Amino acid sequence: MKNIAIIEDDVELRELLYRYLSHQNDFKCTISVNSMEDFFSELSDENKPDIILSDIGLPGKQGDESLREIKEKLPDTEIVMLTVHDDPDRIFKCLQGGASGYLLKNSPLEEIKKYLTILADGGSPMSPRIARKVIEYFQPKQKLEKQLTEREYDIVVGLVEGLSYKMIANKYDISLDTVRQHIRNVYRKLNVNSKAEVITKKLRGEI
Amino acid sequence: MKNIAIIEDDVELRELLYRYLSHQNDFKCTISVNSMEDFFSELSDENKPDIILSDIGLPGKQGDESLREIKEKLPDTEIVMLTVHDDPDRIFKCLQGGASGYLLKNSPLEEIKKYLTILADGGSPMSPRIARKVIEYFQPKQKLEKQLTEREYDIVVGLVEGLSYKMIANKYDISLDTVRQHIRNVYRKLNVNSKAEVITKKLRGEI
DNA sequence: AATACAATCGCATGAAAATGCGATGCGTTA
DNA sequence: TAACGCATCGCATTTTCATGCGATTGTATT
Repeated sequence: MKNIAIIEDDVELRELLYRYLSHQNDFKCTISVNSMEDFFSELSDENKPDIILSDIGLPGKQGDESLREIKEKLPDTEIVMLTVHDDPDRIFKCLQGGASGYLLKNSPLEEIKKYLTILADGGSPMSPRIARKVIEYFQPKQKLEKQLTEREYDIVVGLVEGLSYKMIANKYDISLDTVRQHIRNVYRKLNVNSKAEVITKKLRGEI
Repeated sequence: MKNIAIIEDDVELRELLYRYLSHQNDFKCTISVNSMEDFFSELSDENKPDIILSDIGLPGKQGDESLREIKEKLPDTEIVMLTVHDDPDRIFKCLQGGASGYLLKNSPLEEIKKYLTILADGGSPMSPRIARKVIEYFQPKQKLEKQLTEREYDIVVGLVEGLSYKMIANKYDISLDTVRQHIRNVYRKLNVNSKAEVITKKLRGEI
């Protein structure tokens, strides 16, 4: 039996979720409020939720901005964001903030129930459309015409690992000046002029 | 009707998938091989797959290492990785390499079919357990006790943006030596000794 | 009042990085 | 064959970074 909290300002949807989940065997709705502020004031030691279903766009304090606060007070609680949008930046922000799942509001109730079961089981519920957006975040953004050669790529990897030119030279058994030359070429191709920019580009998937 | 290619060295599983998918209305298995090399040799203009189901651990060329090559030759083909493991680094590598989905081998056949349908529909199939791992990648790793101060954080952000000490000093209207001092403190707290390491840590969510 | 730490600044030094200019050999492609 | 890109190496210079040692001020905690 899991305690669920619903934070949603659309009263109709909230009531729907509340009534639906209350009639399930495995879930109990202990909190059902329409703002983050109400949630924190209703929260007590007796009704700590195992799972929070929260809208992102709330009146007052936004759902995605309260994530860290929730995580501090309730470190063991799973948070699932509800949304109508699939804006990648927002998704990313929520996941960085500590959300464990991300559902579209138009999901059927049975699906939501299934997702909550998955969550209780250690998985993460994610609508396929959301999953696609998340995956796209990982993937190389725009392919640059001037791609790096294998050797240049090696050197870039070395930079990301925090190696100095000298260490890279040793690693690949080439001279320090050769490393310098490759770096020059990388800078030219990427249109940058510092290690820092190369590392940032690489880790942001732009290389 | 979607063309499916199966690349899987476990003959039993491959045959199972092949027969199952062949009997579906919406899918047609045009290629069914046990290695990446065989896949490329069987590939022709007539049997270009819409979706590739590929094992990760293959004999010879590994599945996750061939992703870029596949994406070059078949840019419009969706690639779904099959795996028994849920190793985060491997998952991350595949998604960066261009995979659109990631399924555990022990998924029921009906579920695999459902996932493929989702994929054809523009979503991304992802086992809940995998989704959890992916999400964990976004989230702050281990909270460090010695957190950075606001100013130190400013300086770190500057470094990530590729600014030199001098530029950071100008940006925040402090002296070059003060920037140096903050950098010293950051290095001590993070236990590193180069710009590169700080940037890497920051972009990997470890700060 | 004492301790701790954040934020600021200065001087100095050796190491590393960024860049300019040069070069050779080896493939591929026009 | 000529042109091009890749990988390799060398020397020199300027800038930036990393680090050592020192300092003052203010704020918060004990």
